[in-house]
Amino acid sequence: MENTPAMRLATWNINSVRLRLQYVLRVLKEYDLDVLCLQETKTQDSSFPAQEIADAGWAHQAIRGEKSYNGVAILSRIPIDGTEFQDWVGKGDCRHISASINGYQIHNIYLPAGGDIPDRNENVKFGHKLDFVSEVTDYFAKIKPVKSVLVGDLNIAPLAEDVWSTKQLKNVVSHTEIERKNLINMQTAGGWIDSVRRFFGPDEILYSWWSYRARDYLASNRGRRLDHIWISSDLEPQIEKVKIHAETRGWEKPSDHVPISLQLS
DNA sequence: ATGGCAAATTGAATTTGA
Repeated sequence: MENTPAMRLATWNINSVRLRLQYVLRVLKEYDLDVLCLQETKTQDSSFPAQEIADAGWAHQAIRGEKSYNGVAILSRIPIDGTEFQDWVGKGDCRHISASINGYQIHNIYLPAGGDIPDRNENVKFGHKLDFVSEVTDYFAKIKPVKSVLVGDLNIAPLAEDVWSTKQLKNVVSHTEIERKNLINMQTAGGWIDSVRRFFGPDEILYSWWSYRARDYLASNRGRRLDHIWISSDLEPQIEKVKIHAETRGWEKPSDHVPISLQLS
C-alpha cells in the first residue's frame, strides 16, 4: 500500500491567469501550497505563464486552456506522475484536468455556470449544466474514487448555509432546487466527502464568491459558496485544516472567487 | 429573472460569467 503524504492544496477560480499572475504567485508562496488548481484561466496553453510559475518553484504543471473562456490548470511543486482529462458533454471545452501527485488523484473541474434562466427548455446553458453534472456523477459512480480529491468551481451552492439568502436565491441559477439536489447526488454517488463542510460544520455561513456588481462586497456580503474541495472518504481522517482565503477578495482588481485550501496530514 | 461589474476578443460592441 502506497503511503499518502501530507500535502497542502488549494482551488481558485482566477478569472484570467494572465491578468492575475502576480496573485497566483503570491497565493502559492503565502499559503505555502504544494498544489494549486485554477479555473477560468481564459487562455490557450501557448500563452499560459508557465515559465514564470515554474521559476517560482511550481514547475510541474498540467494545463488545459482555450481562447477567452474556461481553462483549467494544476500547478505543483511535487512531480506529477500522469495527467488526463474528460470531455464531459462533448463540447471540447476545457473544464477538467486530472493529475496524479504523491499518490493522490486530483480532479480539477470548472462546471458550467448555466446562464440566467433556470429552465432547460428556455436556456440551453442550463441544460448543459444539468447534463454536465449528470455525466460527472455517472463517471465517478463508476470508478469509485479512492485517494482522490475533487476540487473546483462547481457553480452550485448546495446548502442553505452556502448563500446569503436561500429564500431570495431559490430561483437563481446556482441555488435552484434541482441544482442543489443533483450536486448532492453527485457527491454521494461518487462517495465524496465535502471537506470544507466537514471542517467548519453544518451551521456556519460560508462563501467563496462575491459578485463584482456590489458597490462594496463586504458591506452587502451577498456571497455564495460555489467552490469546493471534496475528498474520497478514505482520506477523511487526514483533514488537518481548511481555509477560505476571503481576504483576497479585498485585493486590488481581485478575482470574484477566493482560494480555498486543504491541508492533508 | 429585473444588479450596481469585469474580462477577452475584436476594434465600440458583444459574449460570458453567476
